[in-house]
Amino acid sequence: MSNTGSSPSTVQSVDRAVSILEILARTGEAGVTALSVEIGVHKSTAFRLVAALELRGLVEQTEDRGKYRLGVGLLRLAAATTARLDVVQESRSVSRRLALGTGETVNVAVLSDHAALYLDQVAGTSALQPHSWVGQHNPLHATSNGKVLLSEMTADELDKVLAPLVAFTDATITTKPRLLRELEQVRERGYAVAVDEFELGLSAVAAPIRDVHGDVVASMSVSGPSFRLTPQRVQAVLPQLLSATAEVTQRLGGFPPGE
Amino acid sequence: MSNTGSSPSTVQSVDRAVSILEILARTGEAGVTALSVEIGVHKSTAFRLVAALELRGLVEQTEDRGKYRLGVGLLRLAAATTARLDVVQESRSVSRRLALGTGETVNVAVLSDHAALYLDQVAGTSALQPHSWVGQHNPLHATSNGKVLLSEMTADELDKVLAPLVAFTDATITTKPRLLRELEQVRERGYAVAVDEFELGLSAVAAPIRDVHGDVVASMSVSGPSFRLTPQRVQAVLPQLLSATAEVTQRLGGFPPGE
DNA sequence: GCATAGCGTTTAGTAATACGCAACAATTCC
DNA sequence: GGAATTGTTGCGTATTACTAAACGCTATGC
Repeated sequence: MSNTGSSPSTVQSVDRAVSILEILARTGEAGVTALSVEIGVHKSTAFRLVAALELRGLVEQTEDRGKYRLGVGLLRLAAATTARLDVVQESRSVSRRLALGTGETVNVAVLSDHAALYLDQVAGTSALQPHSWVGQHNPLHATSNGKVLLSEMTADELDKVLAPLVAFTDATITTKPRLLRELEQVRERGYAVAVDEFELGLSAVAAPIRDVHGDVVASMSVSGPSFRLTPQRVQAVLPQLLSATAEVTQRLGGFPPGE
Repeated sequence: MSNTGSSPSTVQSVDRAVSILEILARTGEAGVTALSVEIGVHKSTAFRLVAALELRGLVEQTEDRGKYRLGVGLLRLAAATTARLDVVQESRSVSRRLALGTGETVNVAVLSDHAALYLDQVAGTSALQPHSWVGQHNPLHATSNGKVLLSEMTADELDKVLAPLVAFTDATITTKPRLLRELEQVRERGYAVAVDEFELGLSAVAAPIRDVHGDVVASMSVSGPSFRLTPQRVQAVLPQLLSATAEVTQRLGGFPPGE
């Protein structure tokens, strides 16, 4: 019994079974032999494990006497997981921490009907508080959250969701080419900035929240008065924001950052 | 060793671990004690099993010293499952475009175990989002997707896959002759509609996705609240849906439409 | 065309494994 | 405050799951 103390209490077979599931998730398909060498057990052991998983529908074999792959039983289990996963619920504690860390207001928005729908807001610690944006539909082309939500769309998709590029201030982006260039930058950098583009004196920086497919499902922003949220301040806030969105993404089942 | 030959080869701990996952999927949350009585083992055994699952992210506990629920690790496994399925891979971008174009929710389903298994979903752009159906097994006779999947079956095949025609609402088709007439219509028209047949207030229209042999391998649907997805609206959405299914069919190597 | 090598599968037999028991903290409910 | 929950942890045993070797089978080599 040379359990090297790394993890005192675990069930070996279950651990190995999960390893098999993860290998199948990574490779798509694998045979018993390949699985056995990867987890370092005998062929027959690997077979028993996949057989146990197969009986419960978590894996299935391509044909009789064939390789194995993940089964639809997993979908059923995952469905129960997604039912409870909610962007607002999972982001709330993270938003609060971010608001405390930066002192500024944090918002979470999703795409809805040609606009950015604000789902949640945590006020910053400073004296002048913005009114609540929750429930509001704000223009996609003039807000940092909106740009994030647009950033990974195809040209077709953009055409469908984009409302006319109304000017709210002199800084608002009102031409399609300029917007496309801006979205390109957002995609490259992984965040969007908006300074005085929707309201004079209001600045914000936003970053995407992704689901398990890697798709952008929501956007989280830090916003405040432009005199306080200067470009330098935005750069200082950015790491905290990106770490926050990464955490929410992970909670929603999305990839860990940097993949 | 009185294994009564019911299931000759399986790994007990793995089987129990899967049982735990299924219980959690069904109940949402459960404590170690409740789990132990349900699968008929000692508390400590159940604890070790969930601990093993927790180490791999398949379950997570609500707080320290709290109950357990399914974890996001399952989502990654499930995403890998669908990613390997050609239908999902080829349909995803098309679904997204359709969802944006119509503003309603798009689903892709296949036949699995006497039910319509929902493989993919893209939420519509409206504010009130439906819960995800992915992974769910829904009745064939009460959903538009189900009717499409049934539509080109022979009488023999129908007998094999049809579950009892349970009524979910007053509008549910519960007699075989009526269902057969409905399927005949679906075959003629090339699409299926379901209004309040599964859930009150829920409407959907679906069309088939075919493989290279011309067989129906999947179904794509547009669904939304009945007050919004009126019969006129369904007719308006239909061309987009049919164009979407035609495109996926073509990507899968199936015939172009109308051949 | 036969032999070989590889696959997934099945069978025995053993020892390591995971189980049940009981005691432990920490809540919660009387 | 105590009684009865809860989740958690050592401990010793025997049940369990592992290694090993043999089995059909397919495909590939010479």
